[in-house]
Formats: sequence, structure tokens, C-alpha cells
Amino acid sequence: MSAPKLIKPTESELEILQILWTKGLATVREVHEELGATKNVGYTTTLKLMQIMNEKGIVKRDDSMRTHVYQAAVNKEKTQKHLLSKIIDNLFGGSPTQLVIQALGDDSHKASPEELEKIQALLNSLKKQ
Amino acid sequence: MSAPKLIKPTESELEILQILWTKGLATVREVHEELGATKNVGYTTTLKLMQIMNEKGIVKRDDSMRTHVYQAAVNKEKTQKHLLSKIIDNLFGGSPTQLVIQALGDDSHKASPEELEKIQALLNSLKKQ
DNA sequence: CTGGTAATACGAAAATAGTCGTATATTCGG
DNA sequence: CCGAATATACGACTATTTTCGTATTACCAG
Repeated sequence: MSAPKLIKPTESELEILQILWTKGLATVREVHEELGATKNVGYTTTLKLMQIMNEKGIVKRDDSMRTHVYQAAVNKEKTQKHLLSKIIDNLFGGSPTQLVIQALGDDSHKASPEELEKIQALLNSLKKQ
Repeated sequence: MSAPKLIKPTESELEILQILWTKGLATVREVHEELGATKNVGYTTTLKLMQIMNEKGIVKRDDSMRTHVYQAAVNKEKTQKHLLSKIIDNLFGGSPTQLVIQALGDDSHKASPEELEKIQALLNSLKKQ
């Protein structure tokens, strides 16, 4: 079972994916400990989750060693795009503009001037079409 | 039980909320029929969902008539902002810019020139700070 | 070798979400 | 008044997600 066409990770799975996307390779223990920063669940819970994700094809693992090494099997940008698309439909009635406006206006996640420039650049290229 | 501090509507609840946000007031049947455009579930399913939402305080209803009339009890923008904030953390590692970039690049939800102008306007006002 | 630590496997409980059937009540046309 | 249509209430079944206990196996320090 390789990478599935339609990926719909659950919330917990997303937390794990984020860690894997950042670290590249990681053991269950490493993931578990990083999770511990925000969450508090048992080790076997994390383990089980990652085993399930492996079955679903969301992650891959190298089990040639006693301590298995995991990595994400789904592309970060693709996954983000896919889920975002759902959210645009579910939460913003299909309007990405509304989403962008809310996101830029989110006081708890302010964008820096450099980031605003990035968005400006993208906006410029979109306008040229 | 009035409007709860932390609102976390499920997917189905979000679909119903969207309809209520648009219509303002609506009966179960009206919501159900609008839902029927994209989904296909039994009437009592929609009813039950809305009853549960009422218990949770997500919607309010006027049951002085035989046919109850519902309305959203949570603010649209607040809810969007709240959920978006979670998504920024869960899916984009806390970076709203990444989210905006992905959203604007979503081919299945293209933004019109007018919408791009709106975003430009917002961007301009953000840059002035 | 042996006991303690750490790893995976696995089953199953607990929590959450979604679905619908059936009972019952109300309304209304004829 | 009667029956069909339409409402709500409510329980229960299914599926999915999250959680963890327990068993088993591997590794290592002494």
C-alpha cells in the first residue's frame, strides 16, 4: 500500500506529520518526545498512531533495525493544498479570498514585512494573468 | 447553555452553519433541502444534527411554533478566525504566510481580478504598519 | 548468563461523529 | 372527523479516532 490518492490525515496524524516534515527521519521516541511539548499521551499511543499511519501509507518506515525509523510518505505542499481546498469549501463557501483576508487579519499570527513582500510578489504574478 | 467559549464544529456542523450564516433564519427542512444539493442524507439526520448543535449552543432556535426556526449562535468571522488559527498551527507550522501562498495558488479555487484587488488593498494597509 | 530497560505488536476500551428507524404529535384538506 | 403529510424526540447502530494495557522480543550492563 503506497501513498494514497486521497489523503485525509486526522488531527493527531497531522501533528505527527508536521514533526516528520521537519525532521525528515525520526523514531517513534523522537516523535513522541516532541509531541510531549504540547500534548501528553502515552508512548504506545504515539506508536500505535504511527503504525496506523504506516498501514494507511501516510508514512514509510525502515524496520531493518530494531528501532524503526519513520518518514513522511505524503508531500507536504500537496497535503496542505488538498486540505486547504476542503477548508475553503467548508468554512469559506468556496472563496479563497475570504480565507486570505481572515488569515492576514489574524492578530495571533502576524505576518512580518518580509512575508508581506512574498505575498505581494505572488499577487503580482497572479495579476498578470 | 449559551454560546460556548471554544467552538469546534464538526464537518457536518460546519455545513449547516454555512447555510444558517447565509440565510439568517431557517427551518430544518430548508437547511435539509439546501444540504441536499451536495449531500444525500435522511431528513432525521439533519434534524438530529441541528438538535445537537442546539444543545451545544452552536445554534439557537425558536420553538414557539410547531416548526422550529433556527439561527446560528456563533459569529461567522470569529468562528472562521478561530478555526483558521488552529489550521495555521496544525498544518502550516504557525505561518499564515505559507497558508496564504498555498491558498492563492489553489487552482481549483481561482481568485478573480476583483478579488485580487481586495487582497491588494488589505495588503497595502498592512504594509503601512 | 541474567535482570532491567526499551522496542514493537496487538487487542480492545473509550470517545466522537454520523446515520437512521420508529414513535408520537400536529396540521390541514376534504 | 379522518387520514395523509409533516414535525420533533429519541434511542440505537455504525464507523472512525484516540487511548492505553499487556505480551513479547531484543539489547545491554554487570
